Amino acid sequence: MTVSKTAEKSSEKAADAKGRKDAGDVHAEALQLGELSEQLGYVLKRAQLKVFENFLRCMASLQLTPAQFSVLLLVEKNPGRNQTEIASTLGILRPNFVAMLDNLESRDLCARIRSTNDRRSHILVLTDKGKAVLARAKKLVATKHEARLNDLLGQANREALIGMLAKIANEF
Amino acid sequence: MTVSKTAEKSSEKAADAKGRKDAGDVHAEALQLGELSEQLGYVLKRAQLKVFENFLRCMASLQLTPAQFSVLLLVEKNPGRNQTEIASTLGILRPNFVAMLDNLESRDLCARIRSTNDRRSHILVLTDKGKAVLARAKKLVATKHEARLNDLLGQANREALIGMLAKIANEF
DNA sequence: GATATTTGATATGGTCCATAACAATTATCA
DNA sequence: TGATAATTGTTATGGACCATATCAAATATC
Repeated sequence: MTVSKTAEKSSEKAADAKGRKDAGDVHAEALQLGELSEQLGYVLKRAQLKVFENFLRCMASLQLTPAQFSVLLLVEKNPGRNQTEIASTLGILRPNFVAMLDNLESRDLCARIRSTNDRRSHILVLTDKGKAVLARAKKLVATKHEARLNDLLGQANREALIGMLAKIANEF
Repeated sequence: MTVSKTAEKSSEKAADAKGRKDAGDVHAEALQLGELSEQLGYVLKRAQLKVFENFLRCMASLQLTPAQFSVLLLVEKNPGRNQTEIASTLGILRPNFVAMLDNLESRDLCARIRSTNDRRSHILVLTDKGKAVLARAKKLVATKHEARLNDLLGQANREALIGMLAKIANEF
């Protein structure tokens, strides 16, 4: 796996029509991936990196990471939940969720409200700005990001892919 | 996205048949994922984490990470290449590849050999032990890891999935 | 009311990823 | 040929993300 974002030097040793060394240096053309291209984990990781990379490009104007976008989506869909609930359903550990919320709150995208029922917990809600930004984000994702999948795979395959990935995420 | 490995507290507030507080605390049942479950990046990341997690379990006896496995596979398929070539085709940056090779070499799974053509570069090869370990790893992956995909999706879907992921990785 | 649990938070360490810089070696080319 | 540039492996370093332990405040439990 281990695919970084830079990468792809394409290693063109360019068989320059001139000097040869001694024989024994016959390759230097392109590496064979072999069984690697059939490895689930390898291809999954590479695809995930490419998708995140594209997501960040699409969201450059709104400065939202995939993680931040998922938080906004979940808070919008479940207003009034506390940090623990939102974080845990996203698989984020509470300690790591604090700085994330600090960021979103400092940008006035969401707000922590002390619960009156349980004064330990912070109820999370989107601010008006947060709702507006999320709305714009959704449009960007739909038109620039998810649409790209349709262009690449077609509608039916796109849905099949999402379904299979969800199945893996839930049942593997 | 942002799915950690622990996660899944499943937040069972367990509507315990006894005490109720004041009204106004009606929820606490289960959060709605909403559009999140249709987000490519989200489901991709969750699937990837589950797959890596399972990979590590399957490889526990051999102590191979997905990244290490991919290195061994690529070196076996392309013996005689140097560090830069192997690393770059895996998307690993050269500086980060050093410690990785130090590890594999210290376990006698692969070896660095000074090239006689270019005394700057280190040619990579698998040791006998490395070949043996890789052979065992392949079997484990095939029988315990990849086989699980067939059980879950079926042969045809599994191949379709790999194909689509590869397409995303290459053309997205 | 004493004890245990939960919530948000801090501190901290690990892993992975990315950049800059360096010595040794090789390529370039005036 | 010899000066300069480029490449290879390496080290050092910083950032992002992930995980654990711990804490004070508030609440639940008994």
